[in-house]
Amino acid sequence: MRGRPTVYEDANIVKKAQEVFWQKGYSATSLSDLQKATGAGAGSFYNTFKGGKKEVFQKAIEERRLAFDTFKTELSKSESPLELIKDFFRSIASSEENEHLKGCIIANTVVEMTFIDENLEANAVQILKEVEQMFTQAIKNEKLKGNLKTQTDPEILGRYLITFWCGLNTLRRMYPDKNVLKNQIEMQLAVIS
Amino acid sequence: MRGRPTVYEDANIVKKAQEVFWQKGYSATSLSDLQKATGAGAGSFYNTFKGGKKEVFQKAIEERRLAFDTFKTELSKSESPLELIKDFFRSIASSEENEHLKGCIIANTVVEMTFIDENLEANAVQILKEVEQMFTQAIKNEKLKGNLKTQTDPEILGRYLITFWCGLNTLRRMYPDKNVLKNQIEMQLAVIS
DNA sequence: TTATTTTTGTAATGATTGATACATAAATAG
DNA sequence: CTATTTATGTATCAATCATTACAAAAATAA
Repeated sequence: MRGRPTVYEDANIVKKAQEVFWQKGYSATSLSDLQKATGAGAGSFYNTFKGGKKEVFQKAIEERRLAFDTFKTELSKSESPLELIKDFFRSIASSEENEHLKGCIIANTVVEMTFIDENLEANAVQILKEVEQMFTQAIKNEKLKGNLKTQTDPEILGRYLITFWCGLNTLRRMYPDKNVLKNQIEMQLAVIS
Repeated sequence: MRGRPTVYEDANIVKKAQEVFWQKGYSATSLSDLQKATGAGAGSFYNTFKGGKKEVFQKAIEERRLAFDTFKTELSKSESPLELIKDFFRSIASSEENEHLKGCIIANTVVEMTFIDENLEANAVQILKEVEQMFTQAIKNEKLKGNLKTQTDPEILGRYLITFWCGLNTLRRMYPDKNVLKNQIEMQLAVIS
């Protein structure tokens, strides 16, 4: 193939841009921030992403969706899917401080973009609903196997978990503390049993 | 008192600015947005608030803190404080769509400002902790009166409620729907009994 | 080699940002 | 009345915003 070789690959730019967006959100992240973080100048940046800042943000969100999809696949292979979900929540407690403060980029986007960008907002909401659906399905399956004592509708329990997820991502900014979070997570997961 | 009479009063500017900040957040709200919303030009605006945009935002947050304080006072006078808290959550379900989408300005601020402005962030976290403390205290009192079956530590239950509050304010953006929210709220409140 | 293609780096674009300068309006005090 | 004071409206500021223009760099194809 002809042409000057690519130094700043798409995937690498998205990865580094994601970190900045995750911390600062969409509006507060400037092109200058992204150029510093990725190393790419304006030339490379707009050559790679004709859609500019917004396209990179969408790609960063999309990458996060893929991470959730990976988990979904693991879940479908798991022998104890509900334990896998619970362990996912439990693992949050022992994150590093910076991870606590960052929260969830999808939940952050829902909060930030509601009155700013309809598409970005709707997309983030959609992803949260997919995660919720994943929770709900796992709970349904477990219930069919007779592994659940609770009589609560799996749909309600799925929404309970996505609500917890969003709440937890604010709680960990209030208390970026392993012990506090561990206690809260165990208490909330006890509802699903 | 001498001088041209004030047309744009402090309190009125803050009130109208709060609505914009609540919807769009701090970064995405421009001075131009605020001038349109309040009617005040740059002259009046900076004459009233020497600290500019940031000062108005702080005042808008402070006003919200006062609203929580008012609720706290009602709570201290109430004969069934826990029911008052529960009814507060229940009342959320029947908000108008716009209110659902706005969420909670304090929780929004925690999400938005973490890596943007240390002071605004810490202040918002502090307010959430005060609300949590209000929940915790009410639960403690109710427990002493023997009105609570659950053995769970009131401190954990207080944090459960503030976590729910933050999560609910994302859930209502996913489902700005009275019935969905009503079901979720009842399910989550059932834990406190 | 030369022509072609693609990426990169830099300079510049016009628009918008938050904030200031300042003259004028509109009141009261004396 | 005049002097003083305060609020307002407008023009303007420098800085930053996202984006574009474009020449040079660096590769391959012929």
